[in-house]
Amino acid sequence: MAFVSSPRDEPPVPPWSKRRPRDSGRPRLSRDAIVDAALGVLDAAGYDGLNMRAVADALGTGPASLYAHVSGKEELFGLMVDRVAGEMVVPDPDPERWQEQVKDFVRAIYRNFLAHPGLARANLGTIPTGPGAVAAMDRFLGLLIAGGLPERVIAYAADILPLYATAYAFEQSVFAERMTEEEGAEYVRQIHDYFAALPADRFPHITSMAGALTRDDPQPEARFEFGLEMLVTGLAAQR
Amino acid sequence: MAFVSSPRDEPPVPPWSKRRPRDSGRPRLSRDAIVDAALGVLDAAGYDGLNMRAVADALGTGPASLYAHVSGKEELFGLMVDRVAGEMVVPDPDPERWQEQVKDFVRAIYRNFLAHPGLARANLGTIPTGPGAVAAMDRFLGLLIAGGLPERVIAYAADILPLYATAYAFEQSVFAERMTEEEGAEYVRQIHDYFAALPADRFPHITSMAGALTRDDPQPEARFEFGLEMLVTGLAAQR
DNA sequence: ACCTGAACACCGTTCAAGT
DNA sequence: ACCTGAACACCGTTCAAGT
Repeated sequence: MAFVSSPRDEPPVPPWSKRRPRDSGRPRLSRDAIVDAALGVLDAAGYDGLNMRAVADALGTGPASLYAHVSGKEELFGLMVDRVAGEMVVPDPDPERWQEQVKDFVRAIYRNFLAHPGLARANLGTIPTGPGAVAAMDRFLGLLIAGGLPERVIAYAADILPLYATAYAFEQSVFAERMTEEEGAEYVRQIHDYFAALPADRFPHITSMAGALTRDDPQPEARFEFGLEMLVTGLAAQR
Repeated sequence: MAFVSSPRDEPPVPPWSKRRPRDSGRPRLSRDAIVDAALGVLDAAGYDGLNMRAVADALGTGPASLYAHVSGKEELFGLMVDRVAGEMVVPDPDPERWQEQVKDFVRAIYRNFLAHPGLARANLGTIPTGPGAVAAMDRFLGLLIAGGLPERVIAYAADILPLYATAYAFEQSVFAERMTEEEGAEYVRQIHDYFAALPADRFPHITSMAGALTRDDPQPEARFEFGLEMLVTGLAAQR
């Protein structure tokens, strides 16, 4: 694979040229390539495994080379978030189904962040202004407008709903990084036993509800759906 | 202050004893003292300033000494969260006012975490099992039970509502660490101008709503209240 | 302009040695 | 049992030097 067409469709480099890439077809460093590599490292090694050295390694270079394209780790995280946001597909608004469409959008955020563990952390505490995020946000606003909500309510909801999905995904990511699914189930079982064994006179509710409090933890989707239902119900009440 | 009564009310150490504290009255190291110092460092230097060396420094010792009492930074964070949780005051349930009482509890979580920037991060992704958190949770469950909600709904709500407060506080903390209030206002103003200047044909909603989307950011409390209202309205609909 | 090797600064944690 | 100095491992970032 010595000759790959470059992203800009330049003519292929003839073999006698001195300007051939020094490594076998490896693309030159670029912001996009760095973001690609970083997402790959994140998916493979998790949040704790994502560092500038690992990203540089995946690109066959040293960490210092990244700083010619990216100001630092924080900017890199921002670019990764925007890449993922840009991949979101938001349907055209259907006023009849606005609540379901809004829910689908929030679910998509949740799933996107779950797919890249730890990335949710980078989305908390930033106002996304990249092209991908802006495009997704604009179409999300379209869904809320189709719901006939007042402008002030839309502005709040456009902030709160993604925050919910991000926070929930972040919490799940933390668990997933710390333990496997089986270990998680065992952990929840231990919590259940601990709750149930607490002195019932001092903690009457936790002890009596130990089962309900820990039952659904292996299936976090149901709890996510419940919270989403709470939010959208509360939103619809504002019409 | 050479003679302070020890936590266990041991008799004072006579001045001719060789077992007097080597430093002027400084208490011996303990988990509680370490948690105290860590909260002090956190409040003064923020999340980025909180490290084992700084905590040890505040106690007049070296970082290695902490590991005799605390297994590591993660456990220390857990202890700090539990300390703060234990300081929460939850009223006796009043079925007539259950919605307002639930809101007050969520507000208290939010404020507690705002008071200790970065601590919210430690609460995301853990099931709190310390004495302080368990006590607060039990009394919170009491408020939800007084609301006449089904057990399954209570179990979900007891997880979702604190998650909301924690996530919101975390987001605010990230901003607060990154910039002062004035810088934040200026930042939001720039975002407003950026949104308003986007091409209106491709981003019709963001451009037309630029004002509403950025108006309230200097006053995050209103948005927090709005999200809380959404959640509790959705919760009450489950009765 | 882009890339690189080497180094700096910082920090969580360990360990052998002290009392 | 508790504490400590010193060191190790790791990682974000910088910088002077290369092409």
